Parts: sequence; structure tokens; C-alpha cells
Amino acid sequence: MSGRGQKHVGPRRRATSYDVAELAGVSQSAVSRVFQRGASASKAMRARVLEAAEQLGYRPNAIARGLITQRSNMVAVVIGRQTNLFYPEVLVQLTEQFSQRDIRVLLFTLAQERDIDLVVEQMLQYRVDGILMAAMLNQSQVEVFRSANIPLVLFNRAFEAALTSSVRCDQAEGERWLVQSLHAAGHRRFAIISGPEDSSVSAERTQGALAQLHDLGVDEVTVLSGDYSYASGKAAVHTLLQNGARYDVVIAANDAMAIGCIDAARGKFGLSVPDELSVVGFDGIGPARFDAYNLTTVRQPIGRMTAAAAEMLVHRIEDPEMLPEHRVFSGEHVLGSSARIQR
Amino acid sequence: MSGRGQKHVGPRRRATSYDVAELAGVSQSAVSRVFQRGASASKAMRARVLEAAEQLGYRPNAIARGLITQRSNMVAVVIGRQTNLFYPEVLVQLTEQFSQRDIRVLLFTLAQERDIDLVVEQMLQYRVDGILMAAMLNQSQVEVFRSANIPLVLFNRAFEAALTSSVRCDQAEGERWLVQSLHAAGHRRFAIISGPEDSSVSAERTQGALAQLHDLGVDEVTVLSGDYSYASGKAAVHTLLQNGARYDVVIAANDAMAIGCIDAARGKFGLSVPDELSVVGFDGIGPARFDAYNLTTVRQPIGRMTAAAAEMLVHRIEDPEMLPEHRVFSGEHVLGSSARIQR
DNA sequence: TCGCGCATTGCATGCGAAGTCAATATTGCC
DNA sequence: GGCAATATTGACTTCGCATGCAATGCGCGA
Repeated sequence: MSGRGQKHVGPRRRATSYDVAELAGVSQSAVSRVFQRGASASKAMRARVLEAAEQLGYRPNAIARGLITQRSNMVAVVIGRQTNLFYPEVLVQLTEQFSQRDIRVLLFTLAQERDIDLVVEQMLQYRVDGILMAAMLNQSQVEVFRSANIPLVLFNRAFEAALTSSVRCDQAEGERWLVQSLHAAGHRRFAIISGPEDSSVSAERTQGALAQLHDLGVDEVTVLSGDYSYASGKAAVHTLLQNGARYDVVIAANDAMAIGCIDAARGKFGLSVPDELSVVGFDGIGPARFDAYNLTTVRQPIGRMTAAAAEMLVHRIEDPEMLPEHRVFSGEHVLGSSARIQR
Repeated sequence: MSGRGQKHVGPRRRATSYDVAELAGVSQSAVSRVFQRGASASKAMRARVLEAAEQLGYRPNAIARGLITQRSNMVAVVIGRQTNLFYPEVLVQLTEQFSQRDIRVLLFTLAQERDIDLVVEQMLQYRVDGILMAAMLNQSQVEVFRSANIPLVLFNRAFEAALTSSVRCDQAEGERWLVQSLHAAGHRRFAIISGPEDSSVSAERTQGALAQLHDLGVDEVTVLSGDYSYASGKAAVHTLLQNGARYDVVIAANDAMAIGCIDAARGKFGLSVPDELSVVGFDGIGPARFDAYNLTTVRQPIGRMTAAAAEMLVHRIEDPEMLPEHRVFSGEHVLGSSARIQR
């Protein structure tokens, strides 16, 4: 009894269509046809093949199929490494969307900005049928995909909007609503906590808020930047309030920072939110609904956005000549109770 | 000028090793060798090939390579659709772990329990080199993988522990610590909110807590069950306290529910946490650290667990004869301040 | 200068399924 | 019952790359 490891009972090699064909006494082509949708095969043949397949535990080899059909039936989904609680949910929903369409998801995460080139390389090597990009991308990379004829759909990236399909939430509109409502409720001293410098989403949000403030005649605004994390939200409030300065409202570029702001305002500075300080966020993540915060925010319609993104990508895969398309969704206005706001 | 869509400038077909070989004036084998690690090729050859490849935008076709080498260099990662904020983080970290080892991740999510069979089918068809399972799995499915010789590593599943490698957090030990500490601090009236019936993790946690309580002579314990969600935590507290019953502590099977408990206790019942009611959770998710909660909990060492899981799976892929291995990690004891606890 | 051994290189084959085309079986119709 | 039309079926090729094997080239020592 000195053998190491599990004794192999079954065949070491996985069954192929030839094995099935032999056992069923038919040709390999026949087996192949039985495992396709539009193929012609008689009832008798189908039955014999299926029985042989069952007996051998045969499954069509998707790799081999991909080689001959030039379709991997895989799409790449790329997300940045987010301090943000928003993306995991997007990822799960996207996966389900593709799954429903019988498409597999090859997942790539970007730990660091420079990883993007490696990831691009991998996506090309694996012959993904399409790419759903929820991370930074630059011109030359877009060009690589275009010249390789790989459909690309951007998620919440405005970048190179003219050439590439995209799905996004109207960040600016959301911020404009927030600012408008806050202003109407009497807020005048605004502070903004933006996200990371390299986040286009953050830039849009901040620009949207500033633009609306400008339109309302408010041009003196303090802008700090965070990194989308809870901790950076707290830190920003410390910076804002430490020297006795006071604000009516803090507009955080996302919910996680907004929550940090609330905790810092309440904890360290003993301020009541929203009575003494209003705080608003963006995204509509789960924790924003916790009673302790009940955040006033703009919720991105993830369900509709992911469905649209998957649908667009599939369409572009099926018809590569299709012109780029852009779908913009308005965020849902969540009144919450972390801000004194005009209904 | 009636053309629809983008005019195709580049070649419609992706370059193959033959194209490169022709341009470089060498054989296809040579091209193949240049794009491998252990292959022999002269400096001159390598240079010519690389230049031709560059010129044609050639990338080795990983699909074709997989067919011949019998290695897809892909692993499947399966996660359940979790109300739980814990898994997204696991997913991202696993992906990075595999990515570092030059392995791609094919992601599968289980929206519903019955999807598992579909997913199993897909994993087999795509010839993944290994499977990392962070979702429910039953005996017959394990058997399918075993007979197909596909390495399988379970993440936080004790199921069929003897036959399959696994990485998990010691749920029972964590609960025992919590109970022990709470008891030592004088708590006597315990309520437990378990997770979904079909969650083995929840079962282990609840059993662990009950066992320790029993050891301490506490046998009268109220046990309710939730679904891991914030809302179900709140609901459970309503049920517990509505008829005037009082408890010293609520032990929730995860952090999300614990946070729900805290909000319900403070909000609806005006109880001070931890002064009038202690609440503890499990997992150590991000929101548990929010100041409003600062949850007393047991944090799963995700970084070490994911690293161990990836490593184990890779080892098993490289040596299929390897015996099953089990790694159990102790959770980190987070004192927090949502419970009056013995340091 | 010749011979031997090793490093390169090319040729041919195979991985597993899909699809083309031609041969065969089946059916319907008069 | 006979023939055309249609449905099945099988032989063979193809997808793109890796690899065993044989052929070639090279360097170096005697």
C-alpha cells in the first residue's frame, strides 16, 4: 500500500468525439452534429450518440471548438482594483448577464495602472470575442483592439467616446441635481471631496458639481481630493474643519468617502448630520442605506447599466460593422437623510 | 460614401505563426519556439522572428496552444451570489493571485442553487486546469471533477473534506472566542442569528457558538435565522425584542447582519450598543470598521487564505497525484466596541 | 585539416471539433 | 411502383500551435 495519491480508476484521457463515435459505431462528424443546435441528425443517431457520450462522460471540448469556429465564446471583463464598493456588484451582475447569454467571463483585475498592458496582451492571446472595460484605458490600447477587430464596450468611461461604444451613468447630471437641491435648501458654503486624480468618473462628477455651482453664482468652493476610500473621506473632513472653518455641505465623489465624512463630522467634530452639516455621496452602494447613514446620494442603476453593456457587447460581437453606440443613464435621486435637501 | 461602419484597414484575419514565419523567412516551428520559454533559438533567429511578429501584430493563440498542450492555463473560480460583502474581496484577491502565476480566471457566479450543474458543465467544456470553489457543491459534483481529474480546492467549505483540498477559516474557533469573551464579561442571555439554512459556514459558526455556550453551562439560547443580509439582521432584532424580551448579546453569523442588528437595536428600540446590548459579527468586512459600528468581530485573513488557496490549486495542477491537503486559518480577533468584552 | 558533438532548424504530425462535399438513405408524390 | 426531392451520414480538411525527429550547421580539439 505504498502508492501515492489517488488511484486512477477512470480513463486518464478525457473522451473525445472520436471515442464517442467509435463506441456508438458512427462517424465523428455525426457526434459533432449531435452536440450542435442547427445540425441534422436522425432520432436514432442522436439517441445512440447521446448514450455513448453519457457512458464515456464526454463533453465537447470548447477549446477545440473555439479554434475551428474562431469564436471563444468568452469575453474579458476588466475592472480596476477599487477601494470602491461599487464595482464588485457590477462585476457580479455583468457575469450573470453574460452567463445568461451563454458567454463565459474571463476576469481581469488591474492592481496597478501599468498592469493594463499585460492584461491587453492576455486578452488578445485568449481570443476573447469582446471586451468590457471598467477601468482606465488609453488611446493606443483602444487602437490595438480596433485593429484586432475586437469589440469593446466601455463602462463608465467617457474616454474616446466617439470611437468606442460605452455605457455610463450621467455623473454630471447627478451632481447637478445634488447641488441644485442643496442650494435650494439654503446651503451656500460648499466643499467637494473628489476622487483620485486619474479617475475620469471623479473628474466628471467634480466638474458637474462645480459647473452647477457656478451657474448658481457660487464660485468659492473648497475642493480636496481623496482616493475613494472611507478613510480618505474621514481625513478630508479633518483637513476641512480642523482650523475652525465651517461648511454647509460636503459633496463627496462617492459613497464610501461620504460615509467617512459623516463619521468624522459626528465623531471628531461633534457635528450633527444633517442639521449642522449636510453630506452627500454618489453611487448608491449598499452601506449607504445603513440607518446610521441613510445617505443622500445618486444611485447608479447598475442593473440596467450592466444589462445594456452586455447587450451592446453581444450585438457588436454579432455584427462587427455596427457603429459605436452610447447609452447614458440618469442616476436615481436618493433623498436619504444625510442632507437637508429640497424635495 | 455609403459604407456602413468602420472601414477595415488592417488585415481582417489575425496573424498566425505561419504568417510570421513567412515574413521572417523561417519555419513555423521556429516562430513557435521563439514564443516559448525553454526553447532553443539563436539570437539572430529570435530577432528576425520578433521583428516580423511585431510588424504583423502577432500574438500566439492561447486557444490553439491549449489544444495541443492540454493546458488551458485557466482556472475556474466559482462564487455564490452573496448578499455577503465578503466574497467580492475574495474574488478580487484570488484573481490577483492567479494573475501573478500567469493563470487566467474564468469567473462563474451562482445566481441560484440549481445553476451549479450548468456551471459544472461549462467548466468541463472549457477544460479549466483547476477549480476554486467558494460555493455549495454536492457529492456527485465532486465526483465528476475527480473522475475528470480536475484539481479542486474548496474555499471555506468543509464538505467532503477528506477527499478534496480545502482552505478555510476556523469558524468554530472564532465563535468560541467570541462566546468565551462575552461570557467572561458577564453576558448570560444570548441570542444567535444564523445565516441561510444551506450555508455550511453559517452552520459551523452557529454550532461553534452553541458548543461553547454549552461548555460554559448556558443552554438556553434563542436562535433565529437570517439570510446574511443587513435587512435580515434588522428583522431578526425586531423579532427578538418586540415582545419585551431582553438579551445581553446578539451573535450574528456575519457582519452585515450584525450591522443590521445594531441599527435596529439603536433605532427602533433605543438601546445603546454596547452598553445595553452587545452585538458581534463575523468576517471583518470593510463596513464593520465604520466608526458608527466598529464591530466586535472575527476577521477572516483573506489575504493569507486566498494566497494559500491559489498556491494549493497550482500545486495540485502541477502534480495531480498530490494528496488532498487542508489549511485552516484562525480568524483575527477584532475587539471593536460593539460588545462589552473581556480583553 | 578532419571528425565529433552539440546547438539550431525544418518537416511532419497531432490536439479535438466543425464544416464542406459527395454518397447514401428516406420520404413524398403522382 | 418509380422517380425526384430531401434528409442523413461519412470521409476529409481545417483551425493555429507544439513537439519528436531528422537534417543541417557550427565550434573546437587533435
